[in-house]
Amino acid sequence: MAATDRQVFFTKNLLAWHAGHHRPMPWKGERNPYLIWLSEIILQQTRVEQGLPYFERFKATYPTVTDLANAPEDEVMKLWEGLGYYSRARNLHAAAKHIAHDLNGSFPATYEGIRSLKGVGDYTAAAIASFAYDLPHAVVDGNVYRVLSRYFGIETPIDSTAGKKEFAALAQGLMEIRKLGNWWGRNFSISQFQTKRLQPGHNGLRRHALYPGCAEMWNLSDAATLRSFFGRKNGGVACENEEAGAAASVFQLPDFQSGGRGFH
DNA sequence: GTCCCGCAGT
DNA sequence: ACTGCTGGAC
Repeated sequence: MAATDRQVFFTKNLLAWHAGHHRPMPWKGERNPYLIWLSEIILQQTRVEQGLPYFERFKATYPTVTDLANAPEDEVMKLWEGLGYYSRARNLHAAAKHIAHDLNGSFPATYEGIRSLKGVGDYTAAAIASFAYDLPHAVVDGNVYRVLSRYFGIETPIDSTAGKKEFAALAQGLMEIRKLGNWWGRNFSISQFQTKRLQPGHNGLRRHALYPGCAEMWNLSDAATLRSFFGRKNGGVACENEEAGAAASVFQLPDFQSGGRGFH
């Protein structure tokens, strides 16, 4: 399926935006699949501010997947205390033991292998596959739903099977637009973009509130409509005073070579 | 009190 | 296809 101009435009501008908006996080640029897995499990259903100290503690206490596998269950649960959704911790520990005992301590390096781990669903498998191994799997989480529904004007409810399919297909299509960057760079960008620009507290996901002016953004040469999505304070969407630089750079964005290591 | 939105169990 | 899971922000 060929990408539309709008899809190419979106991808280019997203990457340009991300290049100018680094949000430093301990796992950004991380290539260790164990640490990526750990951070993704902690971040399921959990905000970065809440999960960050837990990630640091787990990383310090269990530097490798074998360390985690060898830890007693009650110690792992104790370290998880306060994060909620305790089945995540039980699955994390069970999967660590599986990797240590059945896979010689080496983390699975294929999407299917990662996806088969306890507690790892489509989203987490795609995140680990692309961030650790640069495999072309699109991450489709709540952040991605929010960004795509607004930019592409999709109103299909994401809590329906049809909606999940539609968003997954669109996200994967965006991944496959070539020569615009690498897979994990693109995945990272879209998630970060939401974090900065479209916060759930301002536009409820269930309501599928489209970004104001979304319908008018089909004019791809209009810098003002571009800014309305990628920068300007508008319609209750949380923004900071950083739109000028981002908006100025988007039209000069060169195509990146795929397979590179941009966007740290 | 409502909302959050990834995964697993059913 | 539908539901429960935790704690925290609002």
